Amino acid sequence: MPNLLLKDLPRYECLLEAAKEFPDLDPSACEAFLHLLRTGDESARVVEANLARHNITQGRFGVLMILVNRCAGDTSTLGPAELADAAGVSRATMTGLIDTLERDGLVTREPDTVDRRMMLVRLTAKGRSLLEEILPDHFKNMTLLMSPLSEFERQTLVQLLTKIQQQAIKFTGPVSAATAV
Amino acid sequence: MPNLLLKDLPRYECLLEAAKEFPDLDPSACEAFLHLLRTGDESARVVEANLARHNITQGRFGVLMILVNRCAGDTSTLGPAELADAAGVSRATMTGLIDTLERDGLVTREPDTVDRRMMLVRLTAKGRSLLEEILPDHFKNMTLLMSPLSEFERQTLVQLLTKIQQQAIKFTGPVSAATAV
DNA sequence: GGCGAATAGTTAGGCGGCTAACCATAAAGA
DNA sequence: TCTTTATGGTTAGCCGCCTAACTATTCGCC
Repeated sequence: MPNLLLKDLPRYECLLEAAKEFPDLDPSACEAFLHLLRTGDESARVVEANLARHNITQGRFGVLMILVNRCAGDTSTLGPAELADAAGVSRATMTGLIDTLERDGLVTREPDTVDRRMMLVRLTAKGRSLLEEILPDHFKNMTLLMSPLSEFERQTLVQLLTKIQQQAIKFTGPVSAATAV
Repeated sequence: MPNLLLKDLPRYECLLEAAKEFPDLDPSACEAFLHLLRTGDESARVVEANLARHNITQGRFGVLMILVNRCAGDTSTLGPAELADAAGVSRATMTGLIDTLERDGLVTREPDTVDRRMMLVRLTAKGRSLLEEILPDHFKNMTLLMSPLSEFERQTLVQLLTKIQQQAIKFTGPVSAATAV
């Protein structure tokens, strides 16, 4: 989510220097953190640049992917709330995404006749064919981006990231637990 | 930059399954990629949640950090263009960030008397003291977030990320090289 | 049966990304 | 010199993200 990141990450010596002034600064932690955000950001840009050629954004693409996965056969009902939840985004955001997708004819929105609060979002044929057009390139990009890493290195990376991820949950987790009370 | 990411990353078996349908899909590359974006995103959220308590965003914080680093002594001139460049953000975006920072009294904008196209952005005392207030917590957060990793693991992580990063440059690099011609 | 709580979706308003277009000024060159 | 080009900064408009407030509907319980 950063998108604003120092263009040139500080050199390690600078971090060591800064650590003298700030006792809370752990140079290796800081370095790892900055590299993580930076690399994540750059990687996102790579795939986004490609999605943009098909006139779609990461966010909208994500919605299409959820739809095509969840509504595998045909008429699996999916409302904005479920979509937002699956995408890890607020409902308001999902409303906006669906608006755009609907405008572009990639999904339809129809009211649920049973529960009249609900809307049913459905992938159109156009949406499905757009995905089929995008996916090969998309996968190729991911493959190419990760090509410098061996299988073993990829495993290692995922393991390390998972540890960080679990730690991150400890920050956000207690908050949502508190709201649940 | 993602912010919309599947909440639950696909399990590896699903990727293997999907790979049958899409020959371009490299399961381990895909898995590593998704974890990278996810973890980067979550990590960004962690520090952002903390910055938000001080009523500041990642982007604005970045600008302040650049200012305090670059204008170490006192009157190092820094214009929006240089700031945008250092932050890796467009000039238009930087204008917006400076607007907000100025409104909040954290920086000042004064015209350069020599080159009258230029503006000089300067950190105010308030901006400086805000940073001093924020930084200890900020550093603690990074330290805590990375605490599950040993020194060796952090090194490994940075190495792997650097490889990906260099690969990412190959995507975006040629483009900017082309525009430079 | 009816009232309050929960739930689905949208709207409003703010922020921060971006590109493209636009002025003002400075620099370079015929 | 004077025009062209480059450069610095802003503006306008789009998108996607958020929270908070709102409407409509359903559920649950008295």
